[in-house]
Amino acid sequence: MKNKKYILEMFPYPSGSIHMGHVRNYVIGDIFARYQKLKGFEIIHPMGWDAFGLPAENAAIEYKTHPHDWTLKNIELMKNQLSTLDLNLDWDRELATCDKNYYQFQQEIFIDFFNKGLAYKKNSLVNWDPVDQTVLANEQVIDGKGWRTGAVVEQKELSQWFFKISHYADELEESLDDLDKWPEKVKVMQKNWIGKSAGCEIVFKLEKNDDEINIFTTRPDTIFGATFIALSINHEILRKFIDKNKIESIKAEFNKCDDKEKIGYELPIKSINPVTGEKIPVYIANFVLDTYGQGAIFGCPAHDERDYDFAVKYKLPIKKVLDCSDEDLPFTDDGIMINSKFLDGLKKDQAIEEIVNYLEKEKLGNKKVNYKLRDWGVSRQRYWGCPIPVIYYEDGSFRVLDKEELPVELPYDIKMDGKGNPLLKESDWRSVICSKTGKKALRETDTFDTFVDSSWYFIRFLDNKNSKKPFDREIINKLMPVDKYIGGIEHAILHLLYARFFTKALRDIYKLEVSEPFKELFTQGMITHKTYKNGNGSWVLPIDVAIKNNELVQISTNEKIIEGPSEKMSKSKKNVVDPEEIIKNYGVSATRAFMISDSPPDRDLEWTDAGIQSSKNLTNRIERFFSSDTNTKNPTEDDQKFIYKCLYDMDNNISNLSLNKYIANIFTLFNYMEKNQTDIHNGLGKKILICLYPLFPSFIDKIFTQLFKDKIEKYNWPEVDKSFLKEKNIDLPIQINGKFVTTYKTQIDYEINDIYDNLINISKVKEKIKNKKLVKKINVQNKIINLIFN
RNA sequence: GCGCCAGUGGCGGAAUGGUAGACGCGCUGGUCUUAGGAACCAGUGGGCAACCGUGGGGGUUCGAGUCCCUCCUGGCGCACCA
Repeated sequence: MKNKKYILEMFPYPSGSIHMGHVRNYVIGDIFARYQKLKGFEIIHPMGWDAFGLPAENAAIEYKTHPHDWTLKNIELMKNQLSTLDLNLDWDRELATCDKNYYQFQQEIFIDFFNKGLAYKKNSLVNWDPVDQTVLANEQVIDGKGWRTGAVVEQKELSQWFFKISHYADELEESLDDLDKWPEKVKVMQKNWIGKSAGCEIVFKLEKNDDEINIFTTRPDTIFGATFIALSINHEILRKFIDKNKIESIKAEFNKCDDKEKIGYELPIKSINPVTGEKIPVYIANFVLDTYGQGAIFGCPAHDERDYDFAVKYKLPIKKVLDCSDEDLPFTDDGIMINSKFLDGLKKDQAIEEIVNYLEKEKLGNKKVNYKLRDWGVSRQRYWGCPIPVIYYEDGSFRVLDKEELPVELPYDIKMDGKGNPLLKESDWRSVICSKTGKKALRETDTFDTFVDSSWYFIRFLDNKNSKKPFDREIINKLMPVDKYIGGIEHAILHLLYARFFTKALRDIYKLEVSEPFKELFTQGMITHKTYKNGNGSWVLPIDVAIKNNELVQISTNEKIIEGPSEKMSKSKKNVVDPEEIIKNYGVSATRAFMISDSPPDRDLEWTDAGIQSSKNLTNRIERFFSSDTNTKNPTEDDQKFIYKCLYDMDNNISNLSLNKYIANIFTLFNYMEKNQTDIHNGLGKKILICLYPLFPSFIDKIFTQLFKDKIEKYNWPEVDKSFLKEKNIDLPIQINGKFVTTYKTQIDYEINDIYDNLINISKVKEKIKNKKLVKKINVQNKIINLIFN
């Protein structure tokens, strides 16, 4: 569709009530969508529910309800709340990820992924959140802690389902460059996360043994300076040289020591430097990451800080291969190679090229690109999620179900006792007879990470009623991508990376023409609020705080309140205001207006009483103006110019999402019209109302209907004739020697030589140029004149 | 440590390299009234002035908040990534 605009805000988790962050997100999107509609576009603006997830299970246990009932009730509640925000949403596209009509197709996609090798099962060390009792993806572990619970994540060896996001690592990183309408910041974060680095893999042989260790490096040029090898504690080859208990005790020692301290354990084996033939020691070292490269490094202490620290501590030889003085060690810059045979005299880049050629020729190594990004673990040991359509036979083998066997429905009758995954105990649901083999089998009890649900919802929106397949490719090709995606920066990596991966995978499986889901990304700022604490140090709700005798006091207890800094609104710090209350007290128009006042939408907005009050005053003024009978002056040409200029600015400001400036334009407009008592019972009045409509839809609609006995929806955004805005007379700024002195009234398109004599006779100018000679006249036509005197 | 972004009145913030501070909040004085979450009018960067002012210091330019270099401060992200 040529004229379509797919505008989308990140869909909410149905927690039961919307918060101010939602309000800001959806109001920004709504203003933009309504504006685009007035501009003549066909708008796709859907809304749905990210409805699977842990809070439903926790609530079910706490309140003795069922996750399904709890979630559906919340959806209803939140839908009602959203309806009070005057949002123009395509409710006929609504979907909830917990709905069988959604997740059965997710199961279908999984089957496709599996058949394409994009989904696989693997036994590996995974992140285990002991509080939520589930596995977490790498992206969900922040500083070693679970992203939701804050609990220290443990490493557990489990057999888990993975999506092969690494298959797209290269494309995910490269096509970031095409996303020119994404915030640079988000792209940088994704780039860092993917962590592409070009280098090579070198094979180190072990002495008296046929074993080999593969080592990835970006600095093969320093190979002649390699004086040891270090392995991660989880490296497989260790088991050959020391027993399991020893490994465990070393691991425990590693865990105990300070993060930055480097410690190692020397193995009873030597390795051979493949280019020098020297025997070098092999260590287990705590600073070697098992999740990067092959979990093994060669140490070149002279030219790497970490290796240097380690070598000093364990008195290992430090061999220079780049020319530098001893004081500069470790020397990590570019330089001239020494002690490196055929590399001597070369600079770093040349040396790398040479050595890689050599290694490849001698079959000692290969060029290799390495990524930090690892495959996405999607198994979750939780009930309230999309079941993974797999069965296990008694012999331990498994079969991914056929599409015809779908959906695997989540059973409703379960016991939520808070101990383990309830699906494990549902033997009726779990035990099946395989329809293909007739063998007894058990269902997979893990469910998908809920980020899987949100990785394709924007596609399903476009064909949400399709009961045969996930989507119709023709429709998707016509309507994707999302033209504008609006949401919080907190999803910079997780959701946005997964959604990009899914889009590419679906493209390859279903022959879609779209490679990137979100053409333009807008990350809105958070809403902050002052924090309050009482004498006990407990947080106090803003609504419970008042000013008495110039002091803040808690209303309920009359205690003194200590005001803290403004921080992101959060339930835990109680610095929240309830949208429902605000709308009740100030009305939806003022609430919408405040969401875009005071700060640009991509920056944080501080919630203040004065701020929302100011927005309320604005809506009062607008209402008063349109209902007053004293505004009767026919707009002059100057009036019209001024007003059209405001409308013109609004146009630009909304299209750039500079919505704080859009509000400023509205103030400027009404300041002017009130002063001039401009009559607006005419075409101009209609245009003004249309330009206010995206912000105040129902309020302006009412005024429009009353004033013009007409329907505002029939109209388009007014096009302003730019040539009409051009002023005939201007106040031209005059500078002497680059400094502003005065302005000079003149017609546009003046000839500088015609007005020059007048200029130098202005008294302020005359003063400045006394006893000086003209050097140069600089005229920027209709902008400024700068006269240089000496 | 590395990377990115930002620093402008009392505050939030405006300024395609061309009159810094639009607009709003707050504040000061005044008007009016069936005292309100009002409304209206005037003023509001500093300084009596000449002038001085966009974190500090350099530079480019006729002209710099804007571009370049450097330093300082704050925020965010990454952080033993071989």
